[in-house]
Amino acid sequence: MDMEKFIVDFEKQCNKTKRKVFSKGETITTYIRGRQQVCILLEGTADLIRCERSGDRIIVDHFSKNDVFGEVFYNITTNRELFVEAKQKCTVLFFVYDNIVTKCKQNCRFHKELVASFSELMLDKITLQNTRVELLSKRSIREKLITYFKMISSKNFTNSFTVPFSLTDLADYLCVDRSAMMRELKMLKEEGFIEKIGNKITMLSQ
Amino acid sequence: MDMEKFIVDFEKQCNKTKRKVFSKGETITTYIRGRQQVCILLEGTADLIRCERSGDRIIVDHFSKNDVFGEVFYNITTNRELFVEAKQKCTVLFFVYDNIVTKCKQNCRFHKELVASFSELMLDKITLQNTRVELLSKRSIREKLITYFKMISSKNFTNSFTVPFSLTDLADYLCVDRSAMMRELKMLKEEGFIEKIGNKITMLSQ
DNA sequence: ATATGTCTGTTGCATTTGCAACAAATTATG
DNA sequence: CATAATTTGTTGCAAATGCAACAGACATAT
Repeated sequence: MDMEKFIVDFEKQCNKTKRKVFSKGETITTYIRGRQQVCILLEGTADLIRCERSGDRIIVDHFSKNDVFGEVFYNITTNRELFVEAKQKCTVLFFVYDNIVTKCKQNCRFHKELVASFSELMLDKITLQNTRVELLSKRSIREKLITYFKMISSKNFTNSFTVPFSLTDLADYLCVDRSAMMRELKMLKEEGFIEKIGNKITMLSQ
Repeated sequence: MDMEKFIVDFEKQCNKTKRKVFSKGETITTYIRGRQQVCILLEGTADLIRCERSGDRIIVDHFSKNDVFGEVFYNITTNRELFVEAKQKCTVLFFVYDNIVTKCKQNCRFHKELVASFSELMLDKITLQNTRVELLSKRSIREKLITYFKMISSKNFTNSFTVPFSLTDLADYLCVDRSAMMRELKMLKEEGFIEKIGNKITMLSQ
């Protein structure tokens, strides 16, 4: 699908969209029950974060160009528990889910395409989410790390890559304790599974 | 959305669907790279299972009436690593993802509805998957159990419920060791957080 | 009714993980 | 450039988890 074209068309046709730019560290949106907002990330990277009462901070999702997020994808129970934070300068398109579904009852060509494109977006999202579940289903930090590294390296077609998180954030993404993760990284290095210079990892010994 | 109507219509209109009945324990499908099969569970319950080389068995997903599954939702790397197993007698509708997207280029009313209905299905799926991620993101067995119990009880509007898994399967669903989970259940009981008779749980002390 | 298999429940022990605290390195910021 | 803030890297120790092994309960099949 041509996401680029879809988004441009969408913005042109639908006067109910809003476009906004955020700088690093800003909160792009907090999730609010009943609002049904949909956001498309046009530029930059951002994280969906949940802060637990326990103090744990979970990176629930990591978004880059063309990713969709917003309340439609969640059962929101508590307002403002979930929020999206810009990791770099971000451009975001906001609209309401209703615009997609409701208007489609009219028979215009545009909205037919819109629904189809949105389906594709969602399919991608489900696929991504499933790899996330796979990651979290691993029972040890070591397995999580190895699985995660394999995912990146197969996506990038190379055994050397830079982790797209800080290591602190990676721990939150894998839902493990940072120092325990560092320890495991050290052991993986010592045992010759990986090379590591800062956030740059090379996988050895397939 | 009226899923019932959607499915009946779909089956009537599209001669490329197949309907099949499975009995308890049978394998409904294994995931095969490139096939793009979509399945809708019309009746019964089934689990999506991954068997790891480590011997761990993960219940990746748990399906009931009207749930969708199939290769479209996954990045399949290894054939037959993922498979869906009937937990009770199941009726399943099979079709190919192509039928949805491709035919939509014709302007028939039916396919427009089909795409819209499918979007709704996917949205539900994403929402469910996100609660699954929330569950797996919890760092201790205790938190996973409590979160899971809260999810069930809020879904059922009651503090007493029967876990829809065997306890063995629940451990696989929460991705933890069974005996460790049993130990934690025992402690939760002793500390007065829950009552427990077999698979029947009552949550005390909100 | 008996045997077979699966599920529940339990426990001791080894391993893994989280926690806390700190130093060094790196990155932002006035 | 200097200072503050964040991130990386490390470690000892306590707590949580996984592993293994077993007994009893329950269900299913012969």
